[in-house]
Amino acid sequence: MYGIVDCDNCYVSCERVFRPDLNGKPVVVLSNNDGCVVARSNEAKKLGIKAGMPYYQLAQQLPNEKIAVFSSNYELYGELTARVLEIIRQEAPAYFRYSIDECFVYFNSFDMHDGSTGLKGWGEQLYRRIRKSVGIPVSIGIAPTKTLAKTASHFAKKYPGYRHCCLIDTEEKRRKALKLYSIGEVWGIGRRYSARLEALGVKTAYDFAQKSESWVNATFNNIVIHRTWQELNGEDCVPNEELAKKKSICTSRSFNGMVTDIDTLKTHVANYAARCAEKLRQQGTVASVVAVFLYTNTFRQDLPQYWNFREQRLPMATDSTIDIVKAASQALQDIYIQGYHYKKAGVILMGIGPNSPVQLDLFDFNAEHFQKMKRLDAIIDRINKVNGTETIVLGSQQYSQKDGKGKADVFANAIKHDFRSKNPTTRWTDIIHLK
DNA sequence: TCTGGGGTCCTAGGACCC
DNA sequence: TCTGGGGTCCTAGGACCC
Repeated sequence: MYGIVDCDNCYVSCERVFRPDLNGKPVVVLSNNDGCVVARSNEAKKLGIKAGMPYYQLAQQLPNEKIAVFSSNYELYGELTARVLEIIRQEAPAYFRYSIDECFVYFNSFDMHDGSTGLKGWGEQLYRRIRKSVGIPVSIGIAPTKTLAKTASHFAKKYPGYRHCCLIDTEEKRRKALKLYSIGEVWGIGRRYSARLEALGVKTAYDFAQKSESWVNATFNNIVIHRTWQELNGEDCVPNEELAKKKSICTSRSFNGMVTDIDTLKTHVANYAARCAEKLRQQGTVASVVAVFLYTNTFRQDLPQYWNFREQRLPMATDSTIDIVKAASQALQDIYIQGYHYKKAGVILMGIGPNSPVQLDLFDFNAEHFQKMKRLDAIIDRINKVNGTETIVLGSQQYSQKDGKGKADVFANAIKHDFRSKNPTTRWTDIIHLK
């Protein structure tokens, strides 16, 4: 069984911890530069304030409403959600943080010794503890699959009768819940897919779950949708990803106002690059590509528009701030054109892989010995020693090539396969680069 | 006048290799 | 002159999530 613990209107709830007088009143939290609404209290939702709505429109449309408005304060939200997470860690057998405000919990058979009903009590108790010690309300859904758990948490949020925890543990409850759940609300079914499904007469999650497997495959030929269909039917198939490291890291901002000169842009981009490098080091990885993008204000159709994106391959995968900033600066220089009014820029790190001593050892070793193909055995020994393996996989190729070039290929393949099996996120190009 | 900031996965098609 | 079959990697684009 899976549980999902979800902070209600997370950012608003965080602000209310220090402003209890705002309970029961409409509250919104804004994005960077106070641009858009990113969080709404239930009262604000009832006023018709949409997620992502530009703040100036809100002010125009509801001039007479008293709405508490906050600029976002990510340090505060990070701090409070960390406290929520700490309580989950104490109470749950195993967990995985899915986002800043959501956390999956895994239950094994031991935790179910007094039946699934025990899980309902567990959830209610967890709610009370978090509410009391952190001050943030959460909703908890528990079910045999993650998608059904998300469904359950929706009902926990919607109906006070569930006392913040909804359990889907029987076929009857599953059917009942899915019939009341519209297709567009299902986890994994977004705007596009729900529009297509509705056009085909599929209005609820139940309608979708009832379709045959062949219908799903013939209609979408899409593995993600197929998985969602399976999950709604109680088959657990969304993988658990507790140890996931980021495969790309991005820092970007819209400017407050517009920027025309490259020096100001360079300052911004250098800051974003430095921030990216920080995130990279925090997760203990290195990047091999730095990319920069640049936009004019896309909302200002009266002004000339320009956008561009440039990748800069690093000579060697690194987590060094100075190298990453330099590369980003170069990329920016390549795409900057004088005369435009720029509104947004960002830095993306790609080709991210583990910062393992294996890579460095291979690099050093190759530099010295790679030309001497007679040393193949020694090289293999070395790889085995470093990796703690008995043998290395040589791929499908045989030692049939006569000349040194052939052996070099075999060797390169051996390294590639070995690397790949140990470091699934490493890209072929990174490995070739090491050679 | 004012319009956010992160991520993930999958697929198709082209370039290239043997 | 005839022109197969198997495979990898990369990119762009499209969908989704919070």
